[in-house]
Amino acid sequence: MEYSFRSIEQKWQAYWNANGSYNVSNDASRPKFYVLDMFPYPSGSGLHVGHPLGYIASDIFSRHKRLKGFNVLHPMGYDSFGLPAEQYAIEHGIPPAVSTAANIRTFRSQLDKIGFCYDWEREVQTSDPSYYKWTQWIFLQLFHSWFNRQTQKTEPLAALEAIFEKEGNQSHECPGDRHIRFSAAHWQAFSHKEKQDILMQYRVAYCGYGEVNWCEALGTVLANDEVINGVSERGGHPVVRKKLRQWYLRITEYADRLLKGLETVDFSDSMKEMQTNWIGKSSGAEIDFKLRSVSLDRDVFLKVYTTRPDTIFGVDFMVVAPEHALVEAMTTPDQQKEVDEYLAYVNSRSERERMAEKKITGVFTGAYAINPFDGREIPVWISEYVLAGYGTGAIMGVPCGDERDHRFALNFSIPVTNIIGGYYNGQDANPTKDAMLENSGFLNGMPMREALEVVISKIEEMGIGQRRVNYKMRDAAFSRQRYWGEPFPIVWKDGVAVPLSEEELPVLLPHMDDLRPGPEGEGPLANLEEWKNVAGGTREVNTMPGYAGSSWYFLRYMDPGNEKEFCSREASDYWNQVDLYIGGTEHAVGHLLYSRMWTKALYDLGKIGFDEPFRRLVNQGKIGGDSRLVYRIRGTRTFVSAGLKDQHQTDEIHVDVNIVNGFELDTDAFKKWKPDFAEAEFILENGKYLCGSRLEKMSKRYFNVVNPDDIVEKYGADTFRMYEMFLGPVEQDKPWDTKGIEGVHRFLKKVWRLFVDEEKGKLIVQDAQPERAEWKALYRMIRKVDEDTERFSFNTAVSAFMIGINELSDLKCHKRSILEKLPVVLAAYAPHVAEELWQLLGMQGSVLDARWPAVEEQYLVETAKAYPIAINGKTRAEIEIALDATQEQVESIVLGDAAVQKWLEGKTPKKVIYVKNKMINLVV
RNA sequence: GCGCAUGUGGCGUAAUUGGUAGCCGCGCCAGACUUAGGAUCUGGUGUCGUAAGACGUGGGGGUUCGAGUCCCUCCAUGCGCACCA
Repeated sequence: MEYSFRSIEQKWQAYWNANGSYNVSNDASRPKFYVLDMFPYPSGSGLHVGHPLGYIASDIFSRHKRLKGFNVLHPMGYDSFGLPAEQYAIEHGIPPAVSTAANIRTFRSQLDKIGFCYDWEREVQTSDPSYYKWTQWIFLQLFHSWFNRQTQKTEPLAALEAIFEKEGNQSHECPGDRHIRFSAAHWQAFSHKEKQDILMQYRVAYCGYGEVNWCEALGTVLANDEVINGVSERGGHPVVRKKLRQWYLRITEYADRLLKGLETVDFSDSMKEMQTNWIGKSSGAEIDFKLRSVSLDRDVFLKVYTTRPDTIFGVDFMVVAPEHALVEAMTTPDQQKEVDEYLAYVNSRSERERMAEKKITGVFTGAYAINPFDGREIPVWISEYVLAGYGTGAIMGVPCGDERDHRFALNFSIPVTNIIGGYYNGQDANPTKDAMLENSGFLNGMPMREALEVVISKIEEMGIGQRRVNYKMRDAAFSRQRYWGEPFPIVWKDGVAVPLSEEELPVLLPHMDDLRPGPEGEGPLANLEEWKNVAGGTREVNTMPGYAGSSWYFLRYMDPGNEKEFCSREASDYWNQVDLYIGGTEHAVGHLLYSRMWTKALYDLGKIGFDEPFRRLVNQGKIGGDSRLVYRIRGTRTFVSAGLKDQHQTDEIHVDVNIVNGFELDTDAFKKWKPDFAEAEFILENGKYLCGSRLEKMSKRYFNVVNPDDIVEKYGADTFRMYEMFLGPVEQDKPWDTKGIEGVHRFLKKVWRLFVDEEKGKLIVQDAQPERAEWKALYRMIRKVDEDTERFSFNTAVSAFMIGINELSDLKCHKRSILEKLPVVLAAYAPHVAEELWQLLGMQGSVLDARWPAVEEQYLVETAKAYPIAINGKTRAEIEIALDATQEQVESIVLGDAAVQKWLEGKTPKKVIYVKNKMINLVV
């Protein structure tokens, strides 16, 4: 009766399934714990061994909490809308709904083999109408809301309309366009359409024209976080700026809330840092400079944004973005030709080129700005390094204090004014805030930090500017010109977006066979006239982006079958925040920010009772692939072993890791691998063909993908689970190496042999009373596993298991009172074998319903310790001394010791340092 | 360039607070049992040295009775941001 993991695992997976062992109820009488994995996008390639790392960690944690008496919610689902399924449909003619369903089946079967404790009755799929009905519903809540800056809260739009009736918008600046100002009388006089257009500028979910990231190859708009270095995150296609009518989420209004909320959650520093950077809050001032140009016949002011108003006397030039509104008006006739040429040059360059080569370019407009404090005339330049979309699209150039400004001044021979004295060396700009100002008029001799405030007050007093906070974050583009996403619950009537009522939801995504884009940059739905045209208007033909469904899925798990609400308040009050969220860092600024914003909006509107969704976030590391390489001598079909490759000119070829044992290539398998290699010949070293290796992403194209199914088949799910944990800290990136798995597998066999005599094929459980050493080994293990699991140190917990089982094996312990605690302790890590052992011991029911064993402290108390005795910090001896010994007792014992005396060579120690339970150090 | 991590045996790693560096596992070496071993078990395994011992946590410096752990500095790797005024 050996450890036959295959039949054991099948048996218990069937049992759990049949008994609904993992179904959890909203049982408010028990303390809850909510453990969530970032749900996967069901891609066509299925899972590789890297994907389950976080799932295993969360599964262990869930099971652990369950054993500790918590009612644990641990659900799983699929983020099943998205671009790849649509691309796949276009390329292979398989409808997204069909390929997605097939992919989900693959995922499910892979997940099931690993023995996760998901409550599948709560599964959600974002592409399911019963789910996206509520995504559309939340969209409507956001559409019907505005963000009140005074209360810093999302509020119903109806309240804003009432305010407009009474007092216009004087106390609520328009977030869409701050130049929109109107009185109550104006408001009352506006037409329906005019009112709707203004309200649109306030809505949290709004439609507007804006520069968007347009990806021609994908035929759609992308959010900022979906664009990496000027190309699309998916597919790496070029992305250009384009002005289009788009839906947006007014996430910028939530910037401060999102920043503050970070203080209340337990995310890693780097995660918080990434979000903080993305939000990019900076505070400074906007300052108006009067312009002087022969082209201007009236007073025109150039508004710049600066974080350093204290350096205003150091301004030697102004720079505006090429797209700046004043460029045309202020350019003087004699500079016109040069400016036109420069603008043409800028237009010819893609976003990518602009970012890739950081050349210093620019052109003088011929206009001057007047420094309001000393009347200096400052030349106004145009340069592409100033971005139209940030601040005011215009900056004041202070070369002595800003590196880019300094390079610009040098490049165009603009004289540099030094306002920071010795802090500026004439070579490099110095962005210090510590200097005392010089050459700075009324600020002379003032520390910069102080001047900052003084200047802001002064310009506000003079009415030429004001304090201003800016964010790098832009409003999030919320529409996609795609098919495979949630349709908007919006019908356009006479240019007004009319929301559907809740009764009309869901707006079903119609079936389409041909997913070609529609006319004028519209999505495929635009081609479906019979769907698009409704009484009195046309449906919105864009669909929502991938992050729509994932922004609230954690709420749906709490109340998945609810047909009347997205989630009942009762359910969300009980389950509350996600206590532990495990997922990758790639969602740092996308999904996490959006779901945090949605949570805040729903909270403000009273739909849920908490305003941060995730109490604690743990980022699992990525498991990389360990690729294997072979070397073909150029122009031949001869392959040379890695150690000899330098003697030839070779080309490196990735080889399937599954036909390599360690580094040794299975040459026969290699010949059969691809027809190209059937005639391969080999130059061996020591009779073997050795491959090279490289750590890189686990990916099909490197042939280094390891499928968890294969590992589970060979070693079992319990081994696989423990091995993934044993690999190292969960948060760390690491390469996959199948070899080490043997050790964990041996460990489980060793556990098995504590219970079962494999030769005789029977249980060897004895009823005798355990010795103290046996209890001690057991309880030490239990305590360590408990502590380590609680602090997500799963690798050391596995190690603690090994130590404990090694000790019990060495003690030949087969005693029932010890053994009956083992399955419980093991249940979170190796749930299948734990169930089997539990049953072998004759226990009733499932080990899942057992309770974590209490540690009996009496077996862990020590009375003495073998102290290391160091002399001048070097360990020289070891003496067993009672733990309650006093300093005097210790000194006399130690000084009386022969070995110590030998090392002291007759000298008397100046000092005896005795740290209880740690060590003893003699200073000579 | 800026920010955040991380550097420990041949390899993955351990050392919750400054207190015996190298736990656990892989690999390797030797042995046992075997017709056989890619099974199992036992012992060994940081480096140098026959030994006593010395050295040893990326390099250099410092604080301390004592540093992998704290401080300074440099180097390397990974990740994030990157004309954000």
